[in-house]
Formats: sequence, C-alpha cells, structure tokens
Amino acid sequence: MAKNLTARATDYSRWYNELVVQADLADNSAVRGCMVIKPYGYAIWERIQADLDARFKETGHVNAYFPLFIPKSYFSKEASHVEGFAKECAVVTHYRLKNDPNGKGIVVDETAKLEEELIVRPTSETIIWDTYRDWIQSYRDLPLLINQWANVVRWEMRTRLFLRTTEFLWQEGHTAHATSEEAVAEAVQMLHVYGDFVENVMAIPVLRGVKSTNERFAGALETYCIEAMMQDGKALQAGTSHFLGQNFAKAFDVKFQNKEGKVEHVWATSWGVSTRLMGALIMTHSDDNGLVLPPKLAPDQVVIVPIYRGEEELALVEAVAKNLQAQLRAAGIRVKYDGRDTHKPGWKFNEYELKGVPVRIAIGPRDVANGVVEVARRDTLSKESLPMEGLAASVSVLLEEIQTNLFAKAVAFRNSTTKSVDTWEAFEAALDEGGFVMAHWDGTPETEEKIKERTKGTIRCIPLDSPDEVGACILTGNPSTRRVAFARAY
RNA sequence: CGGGAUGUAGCUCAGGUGGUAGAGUACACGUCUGGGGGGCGUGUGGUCGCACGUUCGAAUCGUGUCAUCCCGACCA
Repeated sequence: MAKNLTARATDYSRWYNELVVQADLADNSAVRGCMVIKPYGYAIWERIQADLDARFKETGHVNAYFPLFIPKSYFSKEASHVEGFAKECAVVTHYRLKNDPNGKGIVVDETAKLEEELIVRPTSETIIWDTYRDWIQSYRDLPLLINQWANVVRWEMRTRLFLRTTEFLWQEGHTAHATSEEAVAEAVQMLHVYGDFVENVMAIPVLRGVKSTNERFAGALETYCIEAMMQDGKALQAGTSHFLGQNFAKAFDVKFQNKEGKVEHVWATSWGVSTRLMGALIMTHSDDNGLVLPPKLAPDQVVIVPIYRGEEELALVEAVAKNLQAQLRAAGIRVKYDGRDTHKPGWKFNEYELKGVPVRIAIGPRDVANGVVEVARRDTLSKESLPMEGLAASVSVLLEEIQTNLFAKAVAFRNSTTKSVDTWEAFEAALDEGGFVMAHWDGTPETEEKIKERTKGTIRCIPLDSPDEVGACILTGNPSTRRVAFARAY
C-alpha cells in the first residue's frame, strides 16, 4: 500500500483528493476553486482530447473558437438558459487598473467602467447562436457542425479537483440543422460517440440514457447523457448531449430558407465533455496504491527500471534495457526508460504505481544472464518473468489484456451494485448501499422532487435500452411503463 | 450563502496557564548501498495566514479579515 495515501475504505473523498495531488495530476491554485493541471495530468487530458477530436472529425465536425467574453444582454435572450446559469456567472465590469493613489498596490480604475458588462462564458450557446445568425441563410448552409475546445467558468460554491472546479476545460459542440429529426439524430449520434469513447478508451462502462425534466439542461428539449458508477457507489455524469429544438434559433433569430423558399428557424444541438472525465477515470479504476490508467490513455504505457550495483552492472543492464525500449517503441508502445540514479528501484516501483503506469519492466544482471525480464502489471499488481525474446509482442498482448480487464472489472462492479427494487423500503436501502437503483417512477417532476428530498437520490437517466415493463411507481404507486436509473450522484 | 473545524519549515504536525520556535518527512553534501519508498553522519530551511489591539514582551490573549477542509442549499 502507498505510504502516504489514505485508503479508500477509510475515507473515499480524502483518498481521491490525495491521489490527485500525489499522482502529480493537479494542484489547487492560489485562486479559489481553480486548479493547476500538472504536466502528467495534462498529458492524460491531451490523450482524451486527441482521441475525441478524431471522433468528432470522423463524424463531420470542424473546430472553431468563439470568445471567452459574452455581452451580458445575450444572456437574457433565452429565458430558461438564463435561469440555469445566472447564479454562477463571473462578470467583467472594468477594463483598467491603476496604482492606488493612497499608497500600496493596484486598484480598479473606476473611470474605466464597461458600458456593457461582459460575462465570462459558463457555456457558449448565446454567443455562438448570435454568430450563427449571420452564417446561416439557406438550407445549403446546413447542417452546420462545429466544435470548440475551450475553458469555461462556473462560480461553484463547493469545488473538487477535476470533478467540479470554477474554471474547467471542455469541448462544446454546437450544431444547426434543417429539421428536428436531423437534430435529434445528431444529439443521439454524439451520445454514442461519447459512450464508445468512454467505454473503449477510458474503460469506464456507462449507462446511455435520457434525462428527466428536472435534470435536463437549461434551454434543452431533451438531454441525453452517459452516467458512470464510481467505486463509492455514487454516480457521475460523464457527458451530455442536448437536443435544443428551436429555442436558441428563436431567441437569436437564426432562420434559413428551405428548398420550397419558406423561411424557418433552424434546429439545434449542443454536446460536451469536460475535465470531469479525469475524475471519472480516477474513481473508476484506481486503488489504494494509487492511480490505475487504462493503457490506451496512459502517457507512458510501460516503464523500464534498471537494477544494478556499480558502474559495470549499470552499463550491462542499461544497454539491454535501451535495446528493449527501442523494440517496444518500434511496436508502437509508449515506453519510458527510467535511468535516474537519484532514486532507488524500490522507490521507483512505488512511484510508478502511484502514477498508474500499466506495465513495469525491471531488468537486473540476473535477468540479463537468463534472457528474461520481470514484468509487473498495475491492474492486478502481479509479476511474472517473461523472455526478452519476443517481448514487444508479449507486452502488446498484455496491454490489451489490461485494457480489457479494467473494463471488465468496472462492468462487474457496476453490475454487482445495480439493483432492481419494487418497494420503498428496498429503494431507500439500495440507495444507501450505493450503485444504480432501477425502479419504477410515475414520470412526473413532482414525484422525482419528492424522492430527491427524502433520499437525496436522483434519476440519473432513463436508459435508452431499458425494456418496457409495467409496474407501479416506487413512491406514489401510480402506473409506470419502464424502470429508470436512480442513484446518489456527484 | 448558513453550521463546524483548522491555519507554525516544501509536506504532516508538536509547542498547558505570554518570555523570542521544535520533531518526523522532504531537500543538500558525504559515505555505505541498490530485485518494493534504505542505513549512518553533517547541513539548509520558518516576517508562526494577514491586520489591528492588549502587554515591558504575543505562535500563545482579544477583535477583525483572508484562506483551506468537512457538513448542508446549487451544479458538468
């Protein structure tokens, strides 16, 4: 067990906070609620970005960039949207500082007040739709499929590294379509892009579903989401995709002429995932020894640690190790050779475990003599001796096995903590135990609200694949046609 | 924004009833070492969160302020 890391069973949330810092992913910054994403954490985010970006391109999207600042007046154009975000917006009121005439420091120059205050974007719908109005005239301009990678600011009261920070990084897609059907299809398509990515690359199983009215994005007609289950039994929304109907098109007067020459408002979607995915990654796979990374996301998939005493052994071991490194690299494996003489092997072992490197290879004089290496896998913490001959091939296989195993373990956990219940008592007990609770609900916002007040459990989603099933609402006993997924959530 | 707790070395913390700051760890150097966070020796490192006040004297007492953490209301 890691020396300085609190065990999950002792205090899960402390474990998370310590792990993020100790694994060198991020730090709290001087600004409340904001984080410094450190190089190792950022390297993982870059891999997430790169993979997702390729998937966006494959589905026909292009990247663009819209401003950080949004005129305040834009915000009031779409009523439910304002209501959703007004309470957490940072506002720019001045554009100049000056030296304090009374002495120390620097103060806001009150004479430099902005005519119209600027909002630091909490999301970009308003500025984007204000821009789209000028870009769209005809059905020939549609669909408009744009994504942007950006930072946004939401003035949260309680923050946690990656899970909820005042400023966070994300991607937001904003698309315009000629028909409602096409826009819905886009929103659903992106939901599946997210689902496939999170499951296949991040090895995190997710429920794909639809949000209830209460949980829907402010300004959307329908919100699709992927929901993941963390090790402590709490659900985490990992991505959302919204069908916005014509709400923003009407608010910003974005119209096009169809083939018949008739003028119509366009149909919209927006979809996003954020650095919160890093939190999901950590809380899905990691253990009491530290971070566990799926090979597809690990900045270093393999690390080679030389074991030696004295210059002679080092020279012998290092030559072999570097040769193996070259072979693994040639096979497309991201492999690091740690030749630092400032740390001892045991220290390095612990460090790479803390940082979640999937495979560790140790090579000492004995191994060189026997033509083998010691291969340790992070997911199971097991070690075995493998021949140097054909190592690149066996490590490739091993990496795939680890990727598969992590996903399988996460699925097994998710399934074992998912319960179907039919009575209120069982429902409350299941929520307390953690995990998804599949239960009947009468479909009304009032009932959902009451359940939330009583149990702190919310409807995470109405799964897309949940079968029709006649039943009675867990709270009211009113008729229901299918089960929905409840859980306590982050 | 309410309720609670805490701010002392990079980190974790000790310093009853006021008298000018200490340990572990980390870091630096030397040495023995090296297959799971090494041993020994020497050394560096702190305007005690900040401001004001009480006092001959404040890490210690008082007031204010800022920050962090935990618990609630809001959220990706």
